[in-house]
Amino acid sequence: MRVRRQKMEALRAKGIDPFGHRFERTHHAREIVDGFQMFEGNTVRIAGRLMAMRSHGKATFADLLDLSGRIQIYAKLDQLGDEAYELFTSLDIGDIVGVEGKVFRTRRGEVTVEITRFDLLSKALRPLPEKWHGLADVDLRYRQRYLDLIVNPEVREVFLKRTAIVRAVRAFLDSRGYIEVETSAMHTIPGGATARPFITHHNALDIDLYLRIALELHLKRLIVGGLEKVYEIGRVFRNEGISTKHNPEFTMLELYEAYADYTDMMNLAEDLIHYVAVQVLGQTRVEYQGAVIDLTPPWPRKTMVEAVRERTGVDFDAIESDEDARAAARRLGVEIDPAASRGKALSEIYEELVESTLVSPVFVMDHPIEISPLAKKKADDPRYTYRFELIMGGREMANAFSELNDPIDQRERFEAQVALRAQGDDEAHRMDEDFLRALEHGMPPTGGMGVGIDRLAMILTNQNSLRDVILFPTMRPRK
RNA sequence: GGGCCAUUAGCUCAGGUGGUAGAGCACCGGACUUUUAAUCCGGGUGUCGCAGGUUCGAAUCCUGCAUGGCUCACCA
Repeated sequence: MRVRRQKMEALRAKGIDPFGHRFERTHHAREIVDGFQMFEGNTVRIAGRLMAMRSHGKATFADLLDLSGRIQIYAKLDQLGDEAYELFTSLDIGDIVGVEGKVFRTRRGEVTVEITRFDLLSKALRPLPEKWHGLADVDLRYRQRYLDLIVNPEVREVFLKRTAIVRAVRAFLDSRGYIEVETSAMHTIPGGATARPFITHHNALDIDLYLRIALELHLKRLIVGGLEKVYEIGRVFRNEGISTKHNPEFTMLELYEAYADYTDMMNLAEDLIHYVAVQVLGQTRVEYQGAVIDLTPPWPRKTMVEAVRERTGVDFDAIESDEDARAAARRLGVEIDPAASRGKALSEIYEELVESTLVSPVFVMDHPIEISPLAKKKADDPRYTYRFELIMGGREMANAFSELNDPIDQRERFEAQVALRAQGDDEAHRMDEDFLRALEHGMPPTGGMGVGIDRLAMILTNQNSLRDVILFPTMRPRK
């Protein structure tokens, strides 16, 4: 680093600005390499970061990296003259240069740009990580993601794919007539999910505000307002543990459609994810951590009771009391709160023993009412709700229901949650009078769905850690 | 939060049983006009994560702490 600073000073002394200005490019590296026949002998202007230098005395090869990839450049003393050639050889790996030159192919067959002139656009004062092994230390990869992106090309691919996924989701929903909206990220009452919120403070109003834990309740207000089909792709914040599967801030898609129900949402989920896979991957079979997941619709639909019965042999249709349900859980080795209700026991068994075994996409439907305070209860069996979770790769990808639009029922559900909160469940939902008022104005029957964008990106890019699909995952500050 | 593991040069890593720190890449100097993990010659650039302890002597053994990873728990 000391040496690089000296080089920088030397450049300044010669009247060369080591941090240059705009450089007009004609092409990206990839275009030239792929379309060599069209470019041979032509003059092109490219720019990027020097990734390798191979000096041979009076001729020097280097690799230039831009967004599209790498291309070899070639500096020759005869062509550049003494001064410019010496300047070129004094460049460091990591420096950002703009190059003008002629396209040719070397003896070894490599498409190369022979430099006729070049500009130093930015001096790199710090060295890049090792060229062959790249950057392996995960801590450094996440803290200095820019280095990860420069040095590890597969990392860049993952994030470009993530962008393509989000773009495809938008294109799909837009084509279906959904209206994209932005709702507030700071809430006076955090609602729409069971999670601990982050708290912040507004000085002028002198009130605490919460970063949103879900998008749900505000989007439903827009359904009340007659927007009929809305969606939002937005960051939500949950003040909980950090792991390879959890980041305090993550990206949710939520969408709501008036006059629809959860069966419509199942169809939509199939169409959406199928569309995204085809757009981004060009296929519907994805390899995920050694398993192959076939995304070709339709996907099986089974109730949670059926899923538990298939996996464990325990038939909740034959279980009536809370006590029998808890006993069933204990027989299966599932730890259970001695006060747990029948529905709670069912969902505990499902989550503990069943969910992680579901690799191919499957809709698990009809969740117990106790764990579904925003879903409409089933007309033929009020112990359950019109709800489903889409599971693939053993993990929840989407959560949807026929939305509860009965304000009386909704108030009772909130009251039940508030009672849980009073018993110490600090993740239970809170009473939200403002939302209830909206429902009291009348919300049409509505189907709604939430999709974890990060998890979808994990599946479609075959990444095992959420941090590998989030550019800047939450880290402890470095000391 | 529990358990296990890791932390040594800019990066990737090696350093049985305690004896004063090494390699490759990168970097610096030299040779080389079609190389490509270029090659050849010469050069080691370090708070061995931090703080204590044991010892004549600690990268190495012990304790605590910090950061990260895996995993369990929690968290839909």
